[in-house]
Amino acid sequence: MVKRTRLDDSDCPVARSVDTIGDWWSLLIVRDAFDGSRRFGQFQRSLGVAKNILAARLRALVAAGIFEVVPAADGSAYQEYVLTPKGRDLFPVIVALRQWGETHSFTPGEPHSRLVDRLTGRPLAPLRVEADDGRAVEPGDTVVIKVDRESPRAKSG
Amino acid sequence: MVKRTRLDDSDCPVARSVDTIGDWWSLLIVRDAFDGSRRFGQFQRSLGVAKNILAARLRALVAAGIFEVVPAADGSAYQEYVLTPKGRDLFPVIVALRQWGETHSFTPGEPHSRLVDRLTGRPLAPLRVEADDGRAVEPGDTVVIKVDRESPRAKSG
DNA sequence: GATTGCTGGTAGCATGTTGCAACTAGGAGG
DNA sequence: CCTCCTAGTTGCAACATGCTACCAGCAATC
Repeated sequence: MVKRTRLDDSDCPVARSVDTIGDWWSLLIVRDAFDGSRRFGQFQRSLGVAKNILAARLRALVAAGIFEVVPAADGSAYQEYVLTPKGRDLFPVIVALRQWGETHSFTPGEPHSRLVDRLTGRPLAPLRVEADDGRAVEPGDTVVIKVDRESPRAKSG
Repeated sequence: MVKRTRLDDSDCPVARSVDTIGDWWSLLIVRDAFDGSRRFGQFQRSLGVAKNILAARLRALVAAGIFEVVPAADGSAYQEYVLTPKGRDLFPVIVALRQWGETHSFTPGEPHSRLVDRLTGRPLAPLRVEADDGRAVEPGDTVVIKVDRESPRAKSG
């Protein structure tokens, strides 16, 4: 690329999200954070990523407000990377990717990791896209509109 | 990179998903497909992506079973790219990214596109991660386990 | 308190990937 | 038949990624 084509000025939220976290490692770093990783070395060993890449990604994720740097919890002079609320809000994204991968990228019976409810040990329910009244919504039931100026309340009912 | 670090043999479904669709353009192509794009030129104009990149991405997405190539619906001799069921299953991923982007990547009142229920014109409900009994689940309520050999029924359930 | 080891990074280099532009091949329309 | 449109492919330049080596600060040990 002459310049990786910035998408951060697109008016599509998907494009901006992809621009922020749409590279190979960022989502996996976030996934590891959900899984308990906090220290540079934890991410590095868990992901097997080169340290310069990890350092660059963490810097970008901190700059994007997804992680924040805090003093280490164990009293040492090191620092840790913890998810901000914005970062924690990526949980549905990770779960969606995980469920899609479980369904379509593994043969039945193939070993894989699984995200389960800590209380029951059972897998989570499949994510369900719903209208605001709870009806299940499929791709064809939706339409993309352009909101030129956010109106305080929905205009069409 | 010496070689973009394949993740397709990871035992984590998130990693495999990211390996398949985790580049800058694939998810946006899928998003456009949900939005009605079917032809090469439609994707190209809508995304502003270089044609060689688009061609490579579409090829990869077809190879991954996310798109399939079909004869054009308008009777012309050209072909079209339509989502397979596997591709349509990415809907929650797109919705999750869209909702995250709407929440965190736009200032209030900033113009943006929005995905709404075709029937009511109202935005969709926020995605909710739930346990299999319907309880809302947050990141801390979950744990990642390793499934070495898929058992036909849950063992601790 | 100097040395050794660990943690957390940076620097240099080779290579892969992206992107732009130019070019090509076949279909559509007049 | 000539021209434009669609759907790509190819070549080159720039940037990103990955590996390895290197470096700085903390920690524990002697």
